[in-house]
Formats: sequence, C-alpha cells, structure tokens
Amino acid sequence: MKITVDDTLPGIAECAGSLKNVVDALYVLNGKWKLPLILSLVQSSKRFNEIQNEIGGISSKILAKELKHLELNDFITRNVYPTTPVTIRYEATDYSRTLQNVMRELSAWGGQHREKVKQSMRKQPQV
Amino acid sequence: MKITVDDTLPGIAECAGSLKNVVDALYVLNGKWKLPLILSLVQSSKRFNEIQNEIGGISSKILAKELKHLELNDFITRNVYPTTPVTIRYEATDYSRTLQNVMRELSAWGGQHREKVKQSMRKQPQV
DNA sequence: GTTAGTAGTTACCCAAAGGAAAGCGGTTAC
DNA sequence: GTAACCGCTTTCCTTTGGGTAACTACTAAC
Repeated sequence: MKITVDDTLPGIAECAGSLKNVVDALYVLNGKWKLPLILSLVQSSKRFNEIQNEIGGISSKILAKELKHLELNDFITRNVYPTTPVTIRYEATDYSRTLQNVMRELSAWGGQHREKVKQSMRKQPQV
Repeated sequence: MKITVDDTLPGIAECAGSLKNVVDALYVLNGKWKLPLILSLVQSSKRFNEIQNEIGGISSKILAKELKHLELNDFITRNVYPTTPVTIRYEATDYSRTLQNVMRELSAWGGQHREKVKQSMRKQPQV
C-alpha cells in the first residue's frame, strides 16, 4: 500500500476517504481524556496518582476506566514492579507515538484557539 | 505572538502547556460529529440533507444541534437564499480552515489505524 | 386533495460519560 | 493502634450524546 500526501493542498481532493478516516479515528479517541492521557504518558511514564495530579479534574473512577481502555487498545502498558508496596507505572507504547503529529497539531490549534476565544470575550463582554 | 515549533522533537519539552492546549481544543471539538462536519463543509458548502447524506449515520436532530454549535463557535455560517422554496447552505468559515492541519493528521492516522485494527482482527479472530 | 421534498423541531427514550464521595486491602510512619 | 498513602473499586447521581419517529410550515408537482 502506498499513501501519497499532497501537503500543498491538503484534503481538497480525496474527500470522502478522509471523512471516513476522521470518523474512524474519533471512534477510538473520543471523550475528554484519551488524547490528554496519551500525551501525558508519551512525555513520560507515570504512576496513577501522578497522572491524576498532572491532568487535573479527572476523577479516579474515570482515570481507571480510561487507562483500561487505552491498555486494551494498545496505547499504553501497565507495568507492575514487585517493590513493597507494589509500584504500578503506566507507559506509552510505540503505537501511542504514532499520534505525535496529531497531538502536535491539536496542541498548536488549541493554543491559538484559546487566544481567539479570549479576544472575542473582550469584544463581547458577556451575554 | 510568536510560535516556534520544533518539528524534529515535537513535544518532548513544553509538556504542560501542550497538555492544556489539547484539553482546550477537545473542549470545543468533542463528540463524534464536530470534526467530520467541519471537514465536510471545508471541502464544499452544502445543504442540510446533503450533509446528512454525506456523513451517514447522523440523525437530523443531532445534525441540527451540531450545526448550531458550530455556527455559535464561528466554524460555519448559515446562509439563507430567498429562492422558492428557501434554500439554506452551510459554509465553512476561514476559522474552520485553521483546523486543516489537525484534520489532515487525524485523517492520516485514522487510515493507518484502520489497517492496524484489521490486522489484529485477523490474528485474534474473535473473543 | 395527495404526495413528496426541504429544513428542521419536538417528544420520548436509552446508554455512555463523567463527577463526588466513600471504601478497601495493603504498607509504612508515628 | 492510628493515621496516611497508593491504586484503585463501588455506589450514587447528573449530564450529555445520540437514536427513532412523528410532526410542522412551506412549496411544488400530480
């Protein structure tokens, strides 16, 4: 299989396919937390509470559930170290790293979007 | 404002900021349909039923709701043409086009991900 | 009048997402 | 013994997302 990406005119042609691709990607990456969790663990492996502290705003229930989902889908591994007490570290797999470009673009866009929202808040103070 | 992107080592440094950016981006782009809708309308402006046919699987209720959300957030405009009967066309704004890089990467990843899922299905036929 | 199409709205319902708080089994510190 | 920390699990709850189907107002064609 060969994939040719025209990076001067991204997505003007080949529309239907990319639509399906995006839908498929979102199927496995949906929700508030999956991409942030992957990003956090790609940056460095972490323990449960470390993740919870870094992300901020995620409950332990949701965190446990999302970690299971990510493990099942091969994005992270759960490593148990036989220390006393037992230490558990979550680590991003190589497959997580295939999302680096997505996360880079999403981060760049998110930063720019925050600026834009701040500006429009200034213009229209509040509803 | 100046943004320097190190494209050789994306995201190894500047971790906390990108995490927040991604969370912010997902705040406005969450759900199954927003990115597919934006993508569809960036490709060409469309009428209600045309969108529904192209996307496939979205109900008119959800489509109407999502279109309102996207219009409120400045991603699309709703144009009413005084034909008989009245014609309504949804059109992507320039702001939608700032998501082109995100969508290109997400589409590329989604296509590759589908291949990977197909392969692992072959190895482990079914649970 | 009936049918069909356009662009939705409304009502009803279910499932999943997500949050708060408590608990649990183990260990370590005091 | 008691308190605290780790890595969760459990319970209860609300919100959101999403689906179905019926229905509306308008127009045009038959």
